[in-house]
Amino acid sequence: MKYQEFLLEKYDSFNLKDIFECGQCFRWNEEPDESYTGVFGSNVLNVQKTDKGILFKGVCENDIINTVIDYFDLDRDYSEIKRTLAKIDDNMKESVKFGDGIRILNQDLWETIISFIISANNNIPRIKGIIERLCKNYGKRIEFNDKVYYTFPRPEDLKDVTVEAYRQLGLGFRDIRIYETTIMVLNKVVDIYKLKDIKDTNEIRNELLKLAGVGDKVADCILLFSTLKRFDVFPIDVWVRRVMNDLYIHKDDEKSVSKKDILKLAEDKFGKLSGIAQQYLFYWRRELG
DNA sequence: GCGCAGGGGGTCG
DNA sequence: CGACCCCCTGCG
Repeated sequence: MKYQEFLLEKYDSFNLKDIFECGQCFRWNEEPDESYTGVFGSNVLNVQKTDKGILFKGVCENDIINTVIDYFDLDRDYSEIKRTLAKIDDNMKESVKFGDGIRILNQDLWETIISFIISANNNIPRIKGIIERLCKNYGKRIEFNDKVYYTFPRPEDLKDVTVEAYRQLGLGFRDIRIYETTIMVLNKVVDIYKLKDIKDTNEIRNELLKLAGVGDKVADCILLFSTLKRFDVFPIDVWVRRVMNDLYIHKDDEKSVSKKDILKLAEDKFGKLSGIAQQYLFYWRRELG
């Protein structure tokens, strides 16, 4: 646990705003100097774009280089992915151009599960607020740059937390879901740490769906944004429904478009890259309103 | 400024 | 298909 730095000189597809504001994560915040600071695992990192490259600095549990390579998915060739997607049609060409610097982070599975349960019928400022309060109350304290940060609480840290305590934190009706899911994980009713070894994405999804507060959309977000890293999913929320209808389906009332039709379309067009295609489309549409 | 209505990355029964 | 909790935002 010590202060470390790492300068990434050569890179492609790496834009701070694209990565941290494309909707995959909730614990990265922009600083006045346009760098971003965030907590993941037991690490607090500040990431900054400089004329020499991307500079990572902060307190890191293990070697910062390996930590960054893993978390930021640096071994994956996003240029190749973008080329493939851009060839599909002009819409994809545009969306990929817009989200040029997106990378899908390797986020902790447990944290991703809880975060996206909290995201249900909620807005981003409030989601971030709830998560920060959760961390502040039950996470571990880390100091960096004269500021205090808190890790995301582990399942054991939440073992004795009551539904009422969650309600106090402002979780609303999600309190019981977090409570029950924590119990299920602790008791291994769903053994989340074995999910990575399951090959079939649908099989993992069915396991995740057993957790309280995890429905289709949340399950797909967990599959896509966590270390499970499944790109063959297509989370459908209001924005994705909107952009898919506007671009490809053209119904007067977007709400009348069935999930099934959207999934079929995504499967046909994007195949094994559906998840990442979704992310470019989502980000593009959301940023442009 | 302040009060208030409206809505939000869905899930569940 | 309607209820669900409540913070945030925007408008009056």
